[in-house]
Amino acid sequence: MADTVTKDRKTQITEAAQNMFREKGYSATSMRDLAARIGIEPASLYSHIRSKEEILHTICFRIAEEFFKSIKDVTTSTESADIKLEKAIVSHVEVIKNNADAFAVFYNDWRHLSEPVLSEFISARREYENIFRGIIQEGLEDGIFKPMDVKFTVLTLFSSLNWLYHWFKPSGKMNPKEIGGNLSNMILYGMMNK
Amino acid sequence: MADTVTKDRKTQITEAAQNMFREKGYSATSMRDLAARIGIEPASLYSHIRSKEEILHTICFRIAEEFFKSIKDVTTSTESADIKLEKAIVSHVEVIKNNADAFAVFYNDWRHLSEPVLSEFISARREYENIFRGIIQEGLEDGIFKPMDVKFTVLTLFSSLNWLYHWFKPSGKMNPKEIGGNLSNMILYGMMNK
DNA sequence: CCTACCGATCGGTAGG
DNA sequence: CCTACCGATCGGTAGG
Repeated sequence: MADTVTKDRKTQITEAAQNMFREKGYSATSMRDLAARIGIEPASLYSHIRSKEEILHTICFRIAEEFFKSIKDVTTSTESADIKLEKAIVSHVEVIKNNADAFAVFYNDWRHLSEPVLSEFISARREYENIFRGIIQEGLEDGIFKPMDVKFTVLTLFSSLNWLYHWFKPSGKMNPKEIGGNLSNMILYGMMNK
Repeated sequence: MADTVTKDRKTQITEAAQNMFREKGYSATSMRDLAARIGIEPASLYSHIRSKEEILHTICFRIAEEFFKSIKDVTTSTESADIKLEKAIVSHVEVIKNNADAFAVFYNDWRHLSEPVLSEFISARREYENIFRGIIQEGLEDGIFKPMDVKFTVLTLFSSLNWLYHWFKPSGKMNPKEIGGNLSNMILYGMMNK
């Protein structure tokens, strides 16, 4: 019981931070706010974390990792590009759904990371985007997709996926498979040759 | 010459703020940073503005106004829903293109507005979104668009429009009509019946 | 538009 | 995990 019910302090700090950063933004959330939410003194936070930015770092890179993990099956698959793309979209939506608060922080506050971590973050994100670029490129070469600008399309695709965190409430029972399916349908229809 | 070359201080402050808020976010930009950029003492800012939030207020509501102005022709038009939607999209993209910095602030930092202005902002935004909802609803009833969830579709639509500010550089000569056309093509193709 | 300055709050440390 | 506290910085005002 202890293990599942009593979260360790560090987890507790991170989860409270995810929620507060999402609500007010990283810069506008103070360590005092955060400590108060947890019910300890501000200075006590530093027994568990090194700095405010470390929390942001933890959140951003954990989500990045989730994205890579979730898309792994797709990258090794040999299916056609449209099927792969749909699967990649559903995976992406699933990560957002399962980490709505953390994703919001990842999405909105990553720029408050400082170097060298910032560059690391940016290149991880680019790497992830490249997986999608690759799928689209492949579909283009196979003639499955109409001619289009890949970079532009990928960014449009992500932008229509990434707002979804507004939609998912922790209590919500919306189905990522359904939403991802609808979304990729809406997108693929405009992208499929015929 | 004086009128066009020498901007009054208030304009200068607002423009510098748009750029800095966009770059670092509203909360992370200090009035001292802002004053330094302009080359005056921090206290001197207050001869021209009442508060930091007033600047944010000015930016956000000016952009809101631009959006309403730009879509006016569309709302009074009697064309079919798909044509109206495309025009609305192009107008929207045009506003973003002509106000990239200010739009970024409008889009990312509106939540730092405080009441009662915050509620006013939210309802203005809803009103604008309702114009798009209306067009889609109409196209739905006319059978031009496939059956779909209007609210979901409008949000997806906006999300794929609103990331465009990352794209537009002040020096850039990208054509909003082209981009808006492409985008609405990509979207409409998935939305048109057949 | 400046000098001088306010009280509040910031992230964080020392030392226990 | 707390008390006590640091220097830095915040938005903003008084008064000229």
